[in-house]
Amino acid sequence: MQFRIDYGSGRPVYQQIIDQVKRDIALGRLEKGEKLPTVRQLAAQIAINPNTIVKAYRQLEREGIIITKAGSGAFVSSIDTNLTISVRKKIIHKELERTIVEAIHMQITKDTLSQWFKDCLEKFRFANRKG
Amino acid sequence: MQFRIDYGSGRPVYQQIIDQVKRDIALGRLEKGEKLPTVRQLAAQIAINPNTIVKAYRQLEREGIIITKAGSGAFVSSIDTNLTISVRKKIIHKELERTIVEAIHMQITKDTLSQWFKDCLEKFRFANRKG
Amino acid sequence: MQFRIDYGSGRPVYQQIIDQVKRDIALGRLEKGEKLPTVRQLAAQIAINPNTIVKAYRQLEREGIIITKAGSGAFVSSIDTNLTISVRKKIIHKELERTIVEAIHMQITKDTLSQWFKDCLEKFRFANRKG
Amino acid sequence: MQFRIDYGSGRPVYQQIIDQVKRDIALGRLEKGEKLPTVRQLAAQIAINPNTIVKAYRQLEREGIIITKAGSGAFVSSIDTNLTISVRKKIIHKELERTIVEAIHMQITKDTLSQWFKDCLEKFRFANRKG
DNA sequence: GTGGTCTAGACCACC
DNA sequence: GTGGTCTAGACCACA
Repeated sequence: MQFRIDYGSGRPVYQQIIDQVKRDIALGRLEKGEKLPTVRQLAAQIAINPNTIVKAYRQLEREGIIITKAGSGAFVSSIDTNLTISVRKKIIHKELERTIVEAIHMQITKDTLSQWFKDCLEKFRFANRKG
Repeated sequence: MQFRIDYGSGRPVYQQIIDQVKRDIALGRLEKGEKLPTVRQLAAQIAINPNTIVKAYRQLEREGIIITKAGSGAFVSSIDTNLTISVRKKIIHKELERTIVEAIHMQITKDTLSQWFKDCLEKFRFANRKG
Repeated sequence: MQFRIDYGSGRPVYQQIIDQVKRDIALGRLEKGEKLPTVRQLAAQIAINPNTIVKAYRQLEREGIIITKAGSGAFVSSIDTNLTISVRKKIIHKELERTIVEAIHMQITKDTLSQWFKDCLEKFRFANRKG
Repeated sequence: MQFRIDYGSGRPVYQQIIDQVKRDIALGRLEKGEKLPTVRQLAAQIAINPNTIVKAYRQLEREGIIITKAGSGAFVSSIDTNLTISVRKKIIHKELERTIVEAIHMQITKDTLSQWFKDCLEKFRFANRKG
């Protein structure tokens, strides 16, 4: 797995690690059961403090996205969520709206934005049906 | 203009003010040339320190979204951007991808997400064409 | 890095800090990746409030000139700009014109001014070509 | 004389008026002895507070650029300065340097900047010789 | 230890 | 009256 940290983004490093793990799973690059790099490996690879990796992995585990087994490492779990549909809708709507607002202030037209959204969708691997 | 601060969100107060001004403009609730509340008014209204408002207004001005005139107040500017189209595309793509990744981890189907996106789009007021 | 604040100039302190960082980079005294003094160090060194430094560094970061990493400090970024060439031309022309107007009112001849301009140019380190 | 105020520039209104009077003189649009608009006229024309005009005219008079005669108005004086050459050099150098630093951070090449400077010079009317 | 946010309150420039 | 700057000092997130 290849990690790239963008220090200019303002986004915390640990958050960027979480983002990338989630993204790779959504892209199908990381499959269920697959092993993640160890904390030490990853810390060496991207040259950051190991505590930062620990923080990222801990949060990924809290979200149910990975499972860490003492002594053997961290593994991708199956995608699941305990959030109600209304909560999920609220969260996603909020994010979509924020992006749309940004786009409007960048003078992007509705059509262009819709096209970009479609382009992005194509890249990811959705489940066919819930459950 | 009605402001609501969510102290539980973790998002800085000044950032929430920025978000809401941008959102109201994108919704068409705030028109070009319209006057924003004064720093002192707004600080009193939402019971926070005036400096926090100043910070929000300053950043909005730097982004070209409002114009502040010392002695008379802050006003909505016309929407404009200096960013090249490739930069804009990059930023928006990144945001869209992040939302899509979140949605996948919440087991939301492609169709549902597309529908939510359409629903959100309807609420906002896009420019027909740049120029 | 040596900072000098001129309290008689009327120019805000935070702005003078920004000016000096930009100037040192343009002079080649500060290289990409180099670490700036910490907020607290600099505040102590020039005997001003740390928040004033924070303000300066924040704006430098927004302009893409430095990158701040929470927990490790502020670093010189690579020079880059998102502005379109026409916007850049407009800004620089305006500044040049203002200086020329000043010079004329000071009865400086065209030749003298041209010479001064050349002299100034020599001091700075320009990129050879964009890209 | 045509005045245009840019409220988005951050430059104080009274300063912009000063800038424009000086610029028009340097361009040769305003000749020695020519009458400036009255305070009331100008205040009405650009829709601002008359006190702002008064402040601008007062500073122009202090700089010896205009002469106001009670009851008859303000007139362009002859260009003159009481600054020593070394002071003038210092002021202009500082302005030139600031512009060059900006240009470098905008990734403008030395050649382009030199060309822009020449282009600007052509627009103005310099005295042939001091004295 | 680093920078980031917010508060409380002073003083100043601008209109 | 308006916003802009600076100070002093608290608390928090990040690495």
